[in-house]
Amino acid sequence: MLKFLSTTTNKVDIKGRVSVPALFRANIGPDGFQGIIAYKSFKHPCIEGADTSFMEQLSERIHSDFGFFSDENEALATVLLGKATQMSFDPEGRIHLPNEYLEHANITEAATFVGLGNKFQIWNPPAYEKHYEVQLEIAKVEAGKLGPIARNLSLGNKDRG
Amino acid sequence: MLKFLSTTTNKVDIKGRVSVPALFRANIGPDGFQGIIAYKSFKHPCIEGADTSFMEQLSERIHSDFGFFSDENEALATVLLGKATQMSFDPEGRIHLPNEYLEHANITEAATFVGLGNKFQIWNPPAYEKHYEVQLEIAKVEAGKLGPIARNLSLGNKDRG
DNA sequence: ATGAATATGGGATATCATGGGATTTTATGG
DNA sequence: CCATAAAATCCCATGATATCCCATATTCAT
Repeated sequence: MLKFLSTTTNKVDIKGRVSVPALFRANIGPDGFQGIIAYKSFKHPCIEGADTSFMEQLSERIHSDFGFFSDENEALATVLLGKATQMSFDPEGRIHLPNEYLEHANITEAATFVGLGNKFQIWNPPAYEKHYEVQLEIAKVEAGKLGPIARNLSLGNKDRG
Repeated sequence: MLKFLSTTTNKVDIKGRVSVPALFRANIGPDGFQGIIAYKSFKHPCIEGADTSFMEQLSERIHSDFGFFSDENEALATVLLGKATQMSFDPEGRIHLPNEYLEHANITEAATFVGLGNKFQIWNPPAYEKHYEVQLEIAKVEAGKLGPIARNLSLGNKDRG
């Protein structure tokens, strides 16, 4: 599930267009819908995006009888599927962010794309910087629960340097 | 889990390219993504690298140990997956280090690759020398607290035959 | 020593992000 | 059903950067 990795900041032009990072596009592949699925995050002032397979996965889990989702997650998934918008790539690999989305995320002249594995987020760059600091503190606490692989990453404090 | 062993120093050319040591490349194998996943060390002024399986394990742990939409899941993904970058091999087995990475590690004309088993580090060569000395001193002290097996490793105390 | 694998250098080429004019589509009012 | 403005999309151009491709040097194992 390593579709979306890394963080990039791209410009948003006067028409509301942004380039989706090439590495993200590469993992969407040449088949199927050429674009992303986006929705306004419930938790944060940011946009969340994914490819169609992520949405299909959500849909399958909701409709399966095997209870992959808790009641809360099922509610979330249902609302997401209802609110999600398809945004196609233009020939240059850009998407168009409607005003509603720009306003929700306070995005004006630039946007930061953050890869989260199976999905990604789109932030106002300074807002992302603040958000990251908070996430890092949470991650430091949680990393220990992931066993040796993540402990290995040494999320603790820097040494003299 | 001994994919990456030994220490090698290679040149970094004016374009920011470095050869990944052949022994490291050999352990990445011909299947899957031809390159490495790198991130700026959270602890040291160096770059850390691994193959995709390392990151996939991490990603799976993150997604399976926490709920699909949980705060913990998101924080870890933001910090660990958001900060990781894919770096593909060119036909000669080199990777391209972006400026952001070169600056973090103070790398200019050469880079030292240090194997650490399932991952490796990339250092500015003099910085690595200093780092190594410090690690060695810590290791000597720690070895004394361990049993005879570790003491037999003779970590540089040559005054006692 | 000798050949093979590895590392390095640099010119040519391709890709990416970006900007802007032109054209098409969509929504709205007549 | 058409006219019109607004919005979205296409198409092309540009610089910066990354990648390819081939030539050469270096290292390593036998």
